[in-house]
Amino acid sequence: MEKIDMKKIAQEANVSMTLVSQVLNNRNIRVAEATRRRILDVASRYQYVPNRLAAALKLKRTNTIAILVPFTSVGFFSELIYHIESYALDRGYNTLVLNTFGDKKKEENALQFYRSQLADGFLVAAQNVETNRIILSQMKSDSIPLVFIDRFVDGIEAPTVSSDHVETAYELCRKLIDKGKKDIVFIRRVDDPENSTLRGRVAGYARAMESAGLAPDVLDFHFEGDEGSDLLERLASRPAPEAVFLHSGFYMPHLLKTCERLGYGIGAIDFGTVDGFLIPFDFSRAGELFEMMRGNITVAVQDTRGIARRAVDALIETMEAGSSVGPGSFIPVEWKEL
Amino acid sequence: MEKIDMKKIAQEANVSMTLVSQVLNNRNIRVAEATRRRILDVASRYQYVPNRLAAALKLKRTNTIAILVPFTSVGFFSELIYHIESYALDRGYNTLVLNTFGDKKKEENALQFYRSQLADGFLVAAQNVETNRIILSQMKSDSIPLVFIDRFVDGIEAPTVSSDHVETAYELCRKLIDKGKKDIVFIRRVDDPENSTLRGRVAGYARAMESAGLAPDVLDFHFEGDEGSDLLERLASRPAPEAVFLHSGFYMPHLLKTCERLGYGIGAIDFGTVDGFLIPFDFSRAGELFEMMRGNITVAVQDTRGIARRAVDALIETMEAGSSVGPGSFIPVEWKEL
DNA sequence: CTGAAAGCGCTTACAG
DNA sequence: CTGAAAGCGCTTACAG
Repeated sequence: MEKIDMKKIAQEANVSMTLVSQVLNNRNIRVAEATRRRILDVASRYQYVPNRLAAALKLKRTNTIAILVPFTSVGFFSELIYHIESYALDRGYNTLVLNTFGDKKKEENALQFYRSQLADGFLVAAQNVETNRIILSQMKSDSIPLVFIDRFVDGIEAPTVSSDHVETAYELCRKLIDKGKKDIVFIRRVDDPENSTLRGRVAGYARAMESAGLAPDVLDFHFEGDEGSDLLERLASRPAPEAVFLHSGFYMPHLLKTCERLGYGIGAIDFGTVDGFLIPFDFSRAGELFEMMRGNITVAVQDTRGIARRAVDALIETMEAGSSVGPGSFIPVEWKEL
Repeated sequence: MEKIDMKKIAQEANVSMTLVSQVLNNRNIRVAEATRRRILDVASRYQYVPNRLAAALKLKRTNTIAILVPFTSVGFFSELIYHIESYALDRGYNTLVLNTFGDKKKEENALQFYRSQLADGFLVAAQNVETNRIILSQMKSDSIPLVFIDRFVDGIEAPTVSSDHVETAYELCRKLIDKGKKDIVFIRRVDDPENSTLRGRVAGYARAMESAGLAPDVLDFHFEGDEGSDLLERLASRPAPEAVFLHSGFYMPHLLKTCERLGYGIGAIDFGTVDGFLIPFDFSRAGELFEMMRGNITVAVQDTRGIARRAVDALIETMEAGSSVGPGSFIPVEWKEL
C-alpha cells in the first residue's frame, strides 16, 4: 500500500489541494456535493490519515496540552493525570505526559520540550525548582501558556490550582491538638526542600502549633525507595512522639514499617496526613498495624478531580484568550477520620 | 524577546543555514573553530530551541516511542509505563503514553495517531480487540514498527513480550491443588473477553484442573469501579468456594470486600492471583481480613521491569533494523506466598 | 570548509 | 465554487 497524502488525493479526485484540505477538515465552504463525495471516497479508499506534524508546523498549534509531573505510580499525581487527560479530551485537547522521575536532567529536558512546539500549553508540577526557574521564566517571556498545578515556583507568575496547603495543614494540626496532643512532630521528606506544597504544609503546621503555645518540631528524612531511607535513625534518636503529622500519605507505609521496627506502641500515636495511602499486600503485620491504628488516623484528601478540571479550564482559557487568568484557585479538601 | 530560528542565526552569524544545522546537531564536519563558536554563541544568546516538528517532518522520524495502554493508576500497567519510559530514555528515545481509559473511541483515536507520524514505533497493550484489529492491521501494512506488550491481538503478526500467562496460571492452580483444594473457582472480570492475557490464564487454569481430574469452574463478573459490580450477586448464588483463582490482583480489594459482605470465613479460603495488590487505607476491617488471610495467599508477580526492557529492546531493534524480530519472548514471573 | 535550493505535508490568504 | 502559490522551520544532497 503506497503512502497517500493530500497531493495524491487532489490528483486522484481531480481537484486542488485547497479543496481537499477544506473538505477533509469540515470547513463549511460551499462545495458541489459530488466533488465532496469524491474527495472523501478517495481519502477513505487509501486510508488517508493527515500528517499532524505538517499541520502543526503550519498552524503553529498542536491542540495538545503537556502535563509535567514527577512520576508516581500511585496516589495524588497518578489520579491527577487520569482526571486531566480525561477532562482535557472532553474539552477537545490531546495530552502528553512528561514524567520527570525526580531527575533534574530529565525535568530540564522535558521543559526544553516546550519550545519545540509539541504542546500549546503546559500544566506544571515542577519538582526541581532551582533547575526549572530559568526555563519557566523563558517560557513566560515567550508567552507560552502555563498553569501550575499543586505547586508553584517562586518568581514565576502563573495561575496555580491546588489545595490550600497552608490552611489544610493548619486544620489538620488543630485536629491533633484538639485531641489533646502536645508532642506533635511534623515528619517530612526533604529531598525536595523548595517544593511549595511542602513549605505550605510546614507553615500551616507551625502556625497551628504556635497559636496553641506549642513548639513546632520538624523531623527531616531522606528517601530513595524502601532501601535508602534514614527515617529509622532519625526517629530512633528521640522518644516516640504522641502524634505525627506526615506531610504526605505517600510515605505512610514506609513510616508504619519504621514505627513497627522501632517497637512503637502504634495504638498510642495519632497520625495525620494528606491524601490516602495504600498498603502493599506483602506488608508483613499490616493487619495488626491497621487494627492498632483504628481511630487514630486523620486524613485530608485532596480533590484531584476538582483540581484537574479547574487547572485544565484555566489553561485552556489562557491559551484561547491569550491572556493570563487570575491568581489561580484553591480547591477544598475532604476530611476522613478513621 | 523575538522568536529565533535557524535562518536568523545564519544571518546573525553570517553563515549559511546548512552550517548552522550541522553545527547545532554536532555533525562532525570540519568547521573553522571561530565559525563554530559564533554560531553557538548566537544560538545561546537567543535561547534557541530547535523546532522538532519541522525536523521530524523533514526526517520522517521523531525519535519517539508511543505506549498504548489501558489506564490504571496502580499496578501492572502503571509500573510498566515507569520502566518503559525510564529505559527508553536510556536508549535515547522519548516516549508518549496514550491512555485508553477502556474506551473504544479513545483507543481508536489513539491508534489513528500512529499514522499522524508522531511516533516511530508502538508498544501496544490493546484493550478493545475488535476495534483495534483493523487499525493494527493497517499499521502492519504500512510497516509501522509494533511490539505487543503483555497481550496480543489475534491475526496481527508482531512480537509479543509478556509473562507466559498459560504456564503461570497452570502453576498457580497446581499450587492450590497441591494444598489439597478441589473446589477451585476461577473468578474473572469479563468486560474485556478477548483479552489474550485473560484467555491464557483461563486456559492454564483449565488445563491444571483437568489434568487433576477436576472440573474447571469459571465465574464471570462485571466491574465499573466499586459501584457497578455484580460480583456479589454472582457469588451469593452459590456456596463459598474452597479456593479462588482471581485472574488479576488488581481486583483483590474488591473481591475481599465482597467476601466480607457475604460473610465468608475468609480464613478457610485459599487465594491465588497474579500481581500484588494494594489495600486502600480506608478499607474497613482491612486489618482483620489481612490477618485471616495470612498463610493462604499465593501470588505470581510479573517482572514489569524485565518485560519493559525486553519490549523496548525488541521495538528499537525492529525500528532500526527495519525488520521484525522473532515471535517475542516470555519473561519469568516471581512467586510469593504469604 | 561553505552555500543555494529543494522538499517534508500541510493551510490559507488571494485571485479568479 | 475552485486553484496556484507561498510558507511553516528544518535537513540534506549537490555543487563549489
